[in-house]
Amino acid sequence: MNELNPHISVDCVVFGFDFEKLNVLVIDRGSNDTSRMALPGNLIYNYEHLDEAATRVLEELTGIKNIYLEQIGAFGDPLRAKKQSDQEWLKSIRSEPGARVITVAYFSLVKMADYIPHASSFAKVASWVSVKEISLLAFDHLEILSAAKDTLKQKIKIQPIGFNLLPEKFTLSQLHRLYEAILEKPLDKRNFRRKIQKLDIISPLREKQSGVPHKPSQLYKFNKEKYELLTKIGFDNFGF
Amino acid sequence: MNELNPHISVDCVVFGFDFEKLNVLVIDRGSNDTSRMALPGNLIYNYEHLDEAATRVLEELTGIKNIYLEQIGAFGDPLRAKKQSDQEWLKSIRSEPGARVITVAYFSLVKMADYIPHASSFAKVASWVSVKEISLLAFDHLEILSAAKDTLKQKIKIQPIGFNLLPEKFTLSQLHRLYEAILEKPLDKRNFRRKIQKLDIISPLREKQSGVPHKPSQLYKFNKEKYELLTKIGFDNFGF
DNA sequence: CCAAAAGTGTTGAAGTTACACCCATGC
DNA sequence: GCATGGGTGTAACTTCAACACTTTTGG
Repeated sequence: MNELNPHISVDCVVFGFDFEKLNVLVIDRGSNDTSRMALPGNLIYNYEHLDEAATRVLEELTGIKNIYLEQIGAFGDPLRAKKQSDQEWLKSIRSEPGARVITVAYFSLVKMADYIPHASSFAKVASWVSVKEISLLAFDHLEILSAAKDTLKQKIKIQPIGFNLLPEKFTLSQLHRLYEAILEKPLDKRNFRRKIQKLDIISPLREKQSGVPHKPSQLYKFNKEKYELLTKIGFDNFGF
Repeated sequence: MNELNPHISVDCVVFGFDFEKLNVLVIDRGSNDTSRMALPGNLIYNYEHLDEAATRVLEELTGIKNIYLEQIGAFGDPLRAKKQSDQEWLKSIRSEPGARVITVAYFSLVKMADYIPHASSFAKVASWVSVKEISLLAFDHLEILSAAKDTLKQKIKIQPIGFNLLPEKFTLSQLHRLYEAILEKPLDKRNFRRKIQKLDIISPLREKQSGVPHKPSQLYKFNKEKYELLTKIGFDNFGF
């Protein structure tokens, strides 16, 4: 029988980029205390792989298939649901609310435009919140978010995963702002462009921005072959 | 009550360096089929933190406290114990041998000289085996070992954790061979020495090797303050 | 014509790689 | 005195950081 396993859950940190700042998808548990937000997550099924469970949770939530997903690690204090509000919530959704639960955290990168909000089995409302504005979350989700940010910062330096956050066509400035948002520090425009171009993972399109009140910028797509090569082998250092 | 949690285990990849090659501590399950070796690991207690469980398992096995330990991630196919020999073993040691188990893997670095083999609750015999000689392990332990090696390769480039594998006093050649063993590639002797010295994490002692049939080499200790600083903040790249 | 963002090169400093010989010891 | 590993410097090259002005568009 494929039943929910009450001891193991997955939680997902879904990042999205709105061309200005980094956002995270959080679900709202309805009441309006300060820790009402949580990361999307759920128990796994007994015969489900961990990665499959995370994929399923994300697909239920966002409707997106083939989402970029990577495990961060396992979390789970014996006392992770010590807050009153967390315990009450668990009682309302779980058959064994008192069980010790280990959660396996994932981080995920999506193109914000792909996400169409809709209800899911574990969330009535999900919404994008700026990473910088989050100072409190349910359970140990703030710790998980923090680990996800660190992982993202590290990985962006050695793999071109940032492209998962951008639409098919994008400008170098957008990519630039993306890196600044993730690394939380300014990067020199000219040096950034030079480095990216040398990696040879993007190709200019025969197309420019239009309708902008300034010089229209060149649009690029990324170069799938090179991208996949670098995603596999990584590169030693982006040099940032 | 603090009972074993039959759903969650920890497994540890314990690396040791014998001045020539990298070794891993494996336990022998006694029978002599080809997959008889396993990584040390055990179920966690219900009220135990994951990190504490790993620390406990390692202390039971090696008697070493304050061991360097870091989580790799969670593993656990629904079918991870599909081999006949694994199932039989589980029946002999677990109260719920059929349960779905998620294991949280850790990697650990120890000074080989510190390890005094002795029996533990989950292993009659533990022994060091060269990493390169391992081609088969119980359950999904080969996959875990492989993840541990990758993690170690990455981390050694940005944190000076290698010192956990060496005795208090060591020579630059030993450190050099350690890096080569971990990275599995030759490193230029002079360039290696220059880089390490520039990091300023080691200090020469007023002492040299003796009894060696060649020029005795300078002994070093590592510089704890600088080491701890770099362990925290990391460095962008060792340049290897 | 003004505001706004796009796009572009150079220079000095630092870091990287590759490479070969002498040194101190035990036997 | 010989075998063994220890220890050292330099030159060519590449990479990096810092920095300011011109261009194109919409309004």
